[in-house]
Amino acid sequence: MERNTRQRTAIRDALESAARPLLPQEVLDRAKLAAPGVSLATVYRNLKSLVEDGLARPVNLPGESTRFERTHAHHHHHFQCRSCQSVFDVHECPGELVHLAPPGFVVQDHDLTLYGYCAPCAQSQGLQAKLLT
Amino acid sequence: MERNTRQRTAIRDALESAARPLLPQEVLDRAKLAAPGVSLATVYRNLKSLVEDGLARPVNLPGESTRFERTHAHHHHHFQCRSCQSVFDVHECPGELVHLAPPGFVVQDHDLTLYGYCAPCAQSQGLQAKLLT
DNA sequence: TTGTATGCAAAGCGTTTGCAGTGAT
DNA sequence: ATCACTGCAAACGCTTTGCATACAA
Repeated sequence: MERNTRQRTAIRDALESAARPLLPQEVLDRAKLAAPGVSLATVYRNLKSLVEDGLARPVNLPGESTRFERTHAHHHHHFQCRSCQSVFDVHECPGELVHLAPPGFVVQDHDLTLYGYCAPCAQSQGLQAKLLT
Repeated sequence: MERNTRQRTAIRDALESAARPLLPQEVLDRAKLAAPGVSLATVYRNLKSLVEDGLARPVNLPGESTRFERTHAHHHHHFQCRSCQSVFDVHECPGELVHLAPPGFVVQDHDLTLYGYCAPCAQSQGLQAKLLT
């Protein structure tokens, strides 16, 4: 049976209260506020069990280490800012991706990551919303 | 100045003759055929310089370690088979992704990865080309 | 009391780097 | 003869795991 420890609660709350996917180290930093002394190993173990229970989801961005977010009901993607490195949710999806693969290939799923500048960074750098692909 | 060593040639040829992005270990395996004794460290060093020279490109799939492919002229994406784990090029692109991001965000670039079964694996497992997103 | 969860430290794994020796120019 | 390149092994950063202890049930 699963037990409700101070650490587990702190870790779950850290994900719950975050508006964006967190790195394990970020989860640790936040969990320490409620459970001082919690270890990184415990964070990893709990993230793993949260994922297994469907309460959290791993977010793998190309070339980055795995982040975690609380499970959202809907299909979505991510946007990473090239200035502040933060990751944001993107709720739209282009869809119709099945036809992109070569004939005979079975497409089940996809990951899409957008790169550029988030609104705050774009503004502070005086960037226009250039329309590149 | 850069020197043409047996190892460098073998590594470049390994990428050149591959039809898909290779893991560093796969590059090593192939390079060893032409340059026995070549080390993994040398593979990494040469991959790095090939990327700097624009002759190779890193391919980062979510949750996978970095693969490398010879530089293609055109924009493309990748498909990973859930059965054999191989990665294939997908030459189509949905485009029009700029509009997916929230207002104020500047979208410069994107990565798209499709998942499913490649034609050989789908056939050997009797899968139909189901039309899931 | 029982046994899961935890903290610590060590081990893994992929990648990078320091160093002395090798070899292309 | 230079000095960039190489192989080896150690170092690294992130993640996982073994083990004895702590604590929820």
